[in-house]
Amino acid sequence: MVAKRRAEMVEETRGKLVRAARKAFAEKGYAASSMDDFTAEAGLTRGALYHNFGDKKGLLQAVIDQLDAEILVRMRAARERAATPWQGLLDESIAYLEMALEPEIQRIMLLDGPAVLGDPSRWPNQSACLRATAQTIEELIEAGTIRSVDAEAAARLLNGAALNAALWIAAADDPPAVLAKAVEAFRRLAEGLLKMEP
Amino acid sequence: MVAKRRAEMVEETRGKLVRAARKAFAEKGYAASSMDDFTAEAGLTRGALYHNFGDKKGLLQAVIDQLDAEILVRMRAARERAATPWQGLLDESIAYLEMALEPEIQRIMLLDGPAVLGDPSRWPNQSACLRATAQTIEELIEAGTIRSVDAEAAARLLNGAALNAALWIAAADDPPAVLAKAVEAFRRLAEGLLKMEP
DNA sequence: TAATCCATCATACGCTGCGTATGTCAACTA
DNA sequence: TAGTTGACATACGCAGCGTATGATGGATTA
Repeated sequence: MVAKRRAEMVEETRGKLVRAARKAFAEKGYAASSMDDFTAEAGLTRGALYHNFGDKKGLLQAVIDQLDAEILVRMRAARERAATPWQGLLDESIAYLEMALEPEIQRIMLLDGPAVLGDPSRWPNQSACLRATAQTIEELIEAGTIRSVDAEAAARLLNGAALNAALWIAAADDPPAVLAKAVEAFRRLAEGLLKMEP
Repeated sequence: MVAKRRAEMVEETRGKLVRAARKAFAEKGYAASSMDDFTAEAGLTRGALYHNFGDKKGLLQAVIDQLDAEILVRMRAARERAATPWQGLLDESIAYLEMALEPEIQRIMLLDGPAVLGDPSRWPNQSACLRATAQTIEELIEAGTIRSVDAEAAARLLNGAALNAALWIAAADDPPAVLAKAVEAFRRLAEGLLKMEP
């Protein structure tokens, strides 16, 4: 544990801060998370935070980037498991919906994120999972599966629907039952994009 | 201006506070709005705020209730102007989308509201405009216009789609063009609920 | 109508938490 | 190895929230 390289130490510090912040933001929300508290929990002080991330918002951005990358991986996996490209779009969206049920993602990315940093489409990485959905839609248009629409618009709408459904489900008294209803309704809506009724 | 009734004075005070807070929240956001500042702008102090609304969140709730009521009126008007019930659902949703473009509504109801108070479906009034959409959908199911789905789920999805589209449009470089794309894509999605293709 | 009460708001205080300025030490460089 | 710089800690000031307390003018009762 001695004689570490500079770059390694920095990376370790940043990792500690991101982990501690992610935990605090998820549990207590962004506004209620004291920088002194969670930096101390990481064995550091606010000095390290300001040096590495500029300010509290910068750290939130870093946490969101990490979450976004994880979501992207899981969406891609869901899509690639599907039998058909069309089913891939559905599965990808449903995977997004289910992830949005996790308190960590919901609190940080869906509630505090937009309030503190503004619209996700304006975030530095432009919310990678949004672009992924848009690309999937474009491929379905090329393949002639769905009617010609603006892919970005459709992606935004589908993501928005899933996002909002997740908030609803998470706050419901019987989440599993409500999830089933939401998935069914979502499928109906998405079928509006198809060229012909199934 | 003399010898006012007690109830009148209270109502006047509450009105002043709500107006001042609504203005401040819309312009600077909830977190950045100083209670000392906007109460002073209303010719009052924080004492009046705590007495009438309990705390800062209570005042936000009051502001949101007011906005929600206004939105409900405008959605209903749009629906009643439509030629058919189906077109009513579309117009009502599009009206919602266009209202969500207004910075005041977007900032307070769509960004800060959920972050501070949690999911809208859990708000005291349960977000009247959401229930309105659900009722419209139920009527369309009864009339046989659309397929049988869970009305609440469909309403949540449609509202969520519109909401998210609004955030996207407002942050876009060319809002009018993006609005047109969003409306078209929204119509396609909603048609997924219909019994048969048009 | 006079005395009293109580709702309504203002004032004063302490505390928490953020941001910046400054200090310190280890790691790199020549 | 002396000097330099990057990485973080420490210290200070200030804004903003919440509560406890104080003041005032309608409302109530006799």
